[in-house]
Amino acid sequence: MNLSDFLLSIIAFSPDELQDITSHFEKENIPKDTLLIAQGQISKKLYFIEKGMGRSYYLKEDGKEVTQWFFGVGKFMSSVDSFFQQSSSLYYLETLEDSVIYSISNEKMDLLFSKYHKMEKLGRLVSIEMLTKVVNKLNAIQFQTARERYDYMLAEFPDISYRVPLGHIASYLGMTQETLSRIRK
Amino acid sequence: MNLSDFLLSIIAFSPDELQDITSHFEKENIPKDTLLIAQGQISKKLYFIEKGMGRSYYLKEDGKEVTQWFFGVGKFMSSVDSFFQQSSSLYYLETLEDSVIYSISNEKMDLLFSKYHKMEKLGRLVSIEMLTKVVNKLNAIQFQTARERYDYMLAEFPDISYRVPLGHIASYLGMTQETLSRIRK
DNA sequence: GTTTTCCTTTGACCTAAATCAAAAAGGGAT
DNA sequence: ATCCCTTTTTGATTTAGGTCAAAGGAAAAC
Repeated sequence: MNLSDFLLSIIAFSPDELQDITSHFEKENIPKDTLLIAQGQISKKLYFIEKGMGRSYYLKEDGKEVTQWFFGVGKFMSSVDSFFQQSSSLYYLETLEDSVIYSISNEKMDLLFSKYHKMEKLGRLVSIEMLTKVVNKLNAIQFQTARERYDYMLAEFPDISYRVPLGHIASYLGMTQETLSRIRK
Repeated sequence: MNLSDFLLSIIAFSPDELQDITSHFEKENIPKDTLLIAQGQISKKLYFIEKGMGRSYYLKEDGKEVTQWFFGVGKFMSSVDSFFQQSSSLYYLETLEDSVIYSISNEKMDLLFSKYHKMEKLGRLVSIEMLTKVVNKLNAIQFQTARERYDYMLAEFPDISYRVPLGHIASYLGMTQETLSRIRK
């Protein structure tokens, strides 16, 4: 899914508006396993995934990675708090496959938000959608068993689940790789 | 904190705008333990808490309540997905104290979003703030021990934690009341 | 092809927190 | 003060899932 189609699927932008908005994004080919943001940095860019996939992860003191979110085709990818509040990121953000990505800076994004009421609305709608998804994950983690959490995962990220290493999925679901391996049988 | 002060703390509305916006809200006194939305209903209203507090909770099949969120003074309270996406609510929403609350319907809120670009921006900022808070809770639940989660709770809801029954807090933190009781010593 | 590296599975054991159950402590109402 | 009802604490036991360790498999590198 490309950027224009995605934007139009949410808000009825005019061709001119769409042209202006998309011109603020930069299209990039980013290879697999590229780090986009490191923990502690302030995220300068928001990414839209046209092709490929990414994940955000947290690095614990003991050196273990904990996947925080997966980002698939047709989604915005960022360290949300860092990008929108220009604060130091708690997470690393990386590509998991060779990807085609549209990126935009914080300044340009704010400019678009100010220029277009419709864009502001899009921002609100996308935020709410993300919010409900995070709440769903919270539910899964908070009051479901390991087995039920795996089912939630399959429903939320059907296409992603078989494309990434087991360990990434296990930590996303708040369990160990061993436990997930046993569950899958 | 009253509604006008809250709105002004986020966006510089003109006196006229502020007057128009707040006139769409209805001020109500709501007694303790009043149910505002039941599971399965579609949330018709968004609430702003001037005084008092509330919580949202999920009812499990075995009849146990699991607190999903606490809402304190100066915050918007709702079953987010239900209100903004007009879908059936997964949660109950109730007051935990006698409260003074401003409420607004979904239709009026949409009207304000359409009428004022600034209001749309406010909606986006509030959504993002909520999103980052939910992500913080997710972190606490996903990779912290019971003891650390309690500390997170004290930081996030300092004033609330000693005003509600232990069981509500325990379920909010994804642990049993017994465990929380043992931790507190 | 063979080797190296990474990823997944399996096994044995351990531990944090859940469950079950009952006692203790508060807090209103009368 | 006493009684009733709700909330919190304490104790004994169980369990889901974690940890540690090693063996298979699969895919990339040589």
